[in-house]
Amino acid sequence: MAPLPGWKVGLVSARTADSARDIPEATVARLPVYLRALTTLVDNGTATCSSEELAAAAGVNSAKLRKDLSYLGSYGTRGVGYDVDYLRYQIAREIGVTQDWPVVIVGIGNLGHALANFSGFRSRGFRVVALLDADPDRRGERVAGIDVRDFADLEPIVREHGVAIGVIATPASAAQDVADQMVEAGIRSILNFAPIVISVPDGVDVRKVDLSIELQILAYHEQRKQSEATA
Amino acid sequence: MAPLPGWKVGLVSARTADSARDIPEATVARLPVYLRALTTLVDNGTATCSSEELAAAAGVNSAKLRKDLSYLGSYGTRGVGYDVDYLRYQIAREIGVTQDWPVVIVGIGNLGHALANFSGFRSRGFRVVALLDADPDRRGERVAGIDVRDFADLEPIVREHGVAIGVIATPASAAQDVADQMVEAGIRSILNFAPIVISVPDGVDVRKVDLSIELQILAYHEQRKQSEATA
DNA sequence: AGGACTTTGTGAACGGGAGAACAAACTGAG
DNA sequence: CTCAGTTTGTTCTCCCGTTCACAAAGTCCT
Repeated sequence: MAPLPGWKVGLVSARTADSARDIPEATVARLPVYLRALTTLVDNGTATCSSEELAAAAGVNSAKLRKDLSYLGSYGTRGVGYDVDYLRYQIAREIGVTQDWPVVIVGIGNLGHALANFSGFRSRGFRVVALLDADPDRRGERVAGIDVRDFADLEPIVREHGVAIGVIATPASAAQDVADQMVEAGIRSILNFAPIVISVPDGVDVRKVDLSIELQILAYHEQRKQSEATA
Repeated sequence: MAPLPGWKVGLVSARTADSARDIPEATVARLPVYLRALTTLVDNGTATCSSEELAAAAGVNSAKLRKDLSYLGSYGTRGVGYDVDYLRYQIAREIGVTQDWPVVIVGIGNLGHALANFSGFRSRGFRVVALLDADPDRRGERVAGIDVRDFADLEPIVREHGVAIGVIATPASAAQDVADQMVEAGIRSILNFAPIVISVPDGVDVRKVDLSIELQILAYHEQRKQSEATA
């Protein structure tokens, strides 16, 4: 993930971080998708690709892809396409996954287990530095090679490792309290898997993943399909 | 979840299913959130609530909430607010969670385990009728009280239970094949947890949940916050 | 009954994102 | 060097979703 020799370093330094302002939120949400598609292409040994190919791999329109990439800068070559490895690095840098992000996971139930073992985090620069649970029975348990520790240890852990991102995988009843303490400890970005809306002060980002909501959206469309079929 | 006596059944029958056409996608995605907020209010013994209260519980603007609900019909009372139990039923019916949705989960790794044990599915009308895995070593294993069966059994299971929704929790390498076979077996709605874009024929809905993408979006904003702080 | 007050439902203005379409820029052959 | 072919970057238009603001419609108190 380090810049390779031969890359257009001049261009990189010409585009300093401050010129990367105001990338639309919709684009930011798609950049990780492009990143994954590019990684797949690299693994296949592909050196160059057109916006059409990359768009197909990412499941989007090629015009949209080009517009998204244009917010980052001009990293393609007209008449040729994009250098896969170079573009991948640029997107990774823009998102911030070239650096190491220490993460804590709170709530080591079924979901917490799955998250702790999820290899997709590690491979994208996210390092789980601690697993916390309020239940004393879980202490000492070892999950994914990490000891489960007391939730009360949150603050020193955050301070020691410089943790900026916290993951909530607790039941809904505990989520708000966990979020409050995370904020208190200095965490400013939270990924919430608990099925409840948590409120946080300004300046703290929360993203929510709700498994049952996705299924319900599918159910709605399925119901429509079925009622249309019978009509 | 059954209609209670005393509810405005007249209105319900006046608004037949076909009048519920073209609800905006953004609204559909929020209805499950409202449903959950209303369920919480019911559990607290709240009988009536204003759009302001419900919007706060759901984490949205009250004007947006009212407009969303207006797509379903006029279920509120001006000057008073909404009957919590009544509105909850109307939303549940609109989404389709008043009926029973049989679901199969394919891929019983860490995430499959967590999904199989996730109580939020069951409580919203989703019933896991089968767990499937291609790995013979997993056969006979019992997860959440359900035997893990051979992936080759997919088609008869779908036919027998009338399964319309499938969940993919396999590694990325297997996901496209699993999706193909699901479509072949008659499934028309797929929830995909594998980190890859799968392609399906027209008429099949796919929703994607990618845990690492959410973290990457947080990382982007966190990076911005940190670079602003040092500037 | 009447008037003050509350809250819904919706029309209208506004902003942002999606997609089409094209000019600019590069390659490569002759 | 020139010209045909290719692909990017960007402009323009359209559409969807959000938000404001207010009329309509109900409640409650006197």
